[in-house]
Order: sequence, then C-alpha cells, then structure tokens
Amino acid sequence: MQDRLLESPWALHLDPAQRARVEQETQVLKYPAGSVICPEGVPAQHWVGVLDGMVKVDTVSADGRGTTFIGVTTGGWLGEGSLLKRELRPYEVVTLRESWIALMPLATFEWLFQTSLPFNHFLVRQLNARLGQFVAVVESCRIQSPTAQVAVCVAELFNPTLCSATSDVLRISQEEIARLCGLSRQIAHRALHELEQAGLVKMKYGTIHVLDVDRLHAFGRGMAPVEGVAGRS
DNA sequence: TCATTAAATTGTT
DNA sequence: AACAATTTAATGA
Repeated sequence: MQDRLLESPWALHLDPAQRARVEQETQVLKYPAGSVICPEGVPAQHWVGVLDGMVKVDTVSADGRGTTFIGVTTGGWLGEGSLLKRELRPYEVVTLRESWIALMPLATFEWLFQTSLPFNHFLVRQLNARLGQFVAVVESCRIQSPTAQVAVCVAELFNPTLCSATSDVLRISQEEIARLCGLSRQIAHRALHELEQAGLVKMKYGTIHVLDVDRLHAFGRGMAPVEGVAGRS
C-alpha cells in the first residue's frame, strides 16, 4: 500500500529527489472505521491522502448536530487549505470505513509548494475542481429537487480530478449519504430509491453501485422527470 | 460448517 | 424521531 503514495497524480511529475523525500517523510497508516484523523480546532500539520478507503470532512455544532461537507474516496487528497493558511483545522476528518491514510508533514508539503511547478499545477486544478464541486451541489440544492441533490453528491464522489475511482461500488450507508447531502435519512432514502428506479444506481446492504456517473450528473442539472416546473419561464 | 447472537443498516410510520 | 425488519459479522460448538 506504501507504493500507492508515489502513484498519486501529483507525484508523477516530481524529480527523483523530490519523490525520495516524499516517500521518506510521509507516513502511511491503516485506520479502522470511525477514526478521527484530524481533530477539529488543532493546528493543521499534515496533508492527508486517502490511499484506500473513504473519509468525510464534517463539523459538529454545540448541540451535537453535525453536517458533512465532503466525502473523499480512494486516491483523493485533502486538507491543503488549512496548510496554506497556517490555520487551525476548521473541520474534522473521520474515516467512514477501514482506510489506508497517508500523512505528509507540513514541512514536506511546503517544500513541494516552493520548489515544484507541477505540484502547484496539481493544487490549482484540485482547488478548482473543489470549487466546481460545491457550485454543482449548491445549484442542485437551490434549483432542483432533493433527488437531484443526492444524484450530484454521489456523482461528485467519483470526480476524476479529486480521486482515482477504481470501482463503481461505494461502501457507504444511506445515513452517511444523507449527512453528505444535508438531508434527512428518509428523504435521502426516497431519493436513492428514485435513482435506482431510473437505473442510475443499484442499492445493496451498506453499499451503492453507481451504474452511470454521467447520467447522475446530468440528473442534477435539469434532466429531472418533473419538467412541469423547468419548462415554464 | 452451521447455529446463535450482536451490531449495523434499511424500511416504515 | 422512533420502531420493526433485514442483513452482515462474530462467536463458538
């Protein structure tokens, strides 16, 4: 699993010396499901890579209610925002299931940031992709139905710029999907059932098979079956 | 390998 | 939100 580290997209264009230092200083650890990798409110000390598994980024308010902002699947990297700003982690990072996690120290990240142009290109593309991800979610949330919202959230978990989707099987409970979309579990459940009937996903116990990512994405932007609303203007 | 139990997840009201 | 039903995982014979 250590090998996966240098197979990351940002590592492909580093020179041998840079690759060597990255490999030496980055630790690769296995975490059981539910582990807090980055606690909220502590200084950010690592850039976090999901070599295998899945994590969520969320925050818990005082009254115990929590919201999930993003899910990151195998091949994704996160946490660069807090590193660049040298700030306390505004959100916590938690594994949703057993995962292999890479932790690159701040110093190593900063060194790559200062010395590698390809690394900077990667960061710009990643930040841009994240922005697009959030815009798509907000759009589906404001304009479309909850079902479209779920469609976009699930589709975005497969965003090729943000992860290296190796499989179309998503091991995640409907409850976590609901958190990810900011919906109640029953609404998310209904939405997932609709998407299943539309032939876009296939539900099993604890897993979701994504059959057509492209159509899922399209669903979030007006391809919804309710065209009585969309057609009028 | 099979039966029993606990835990997690889903389905329904 | 609470409850019931279902599936999986773990345990032990």
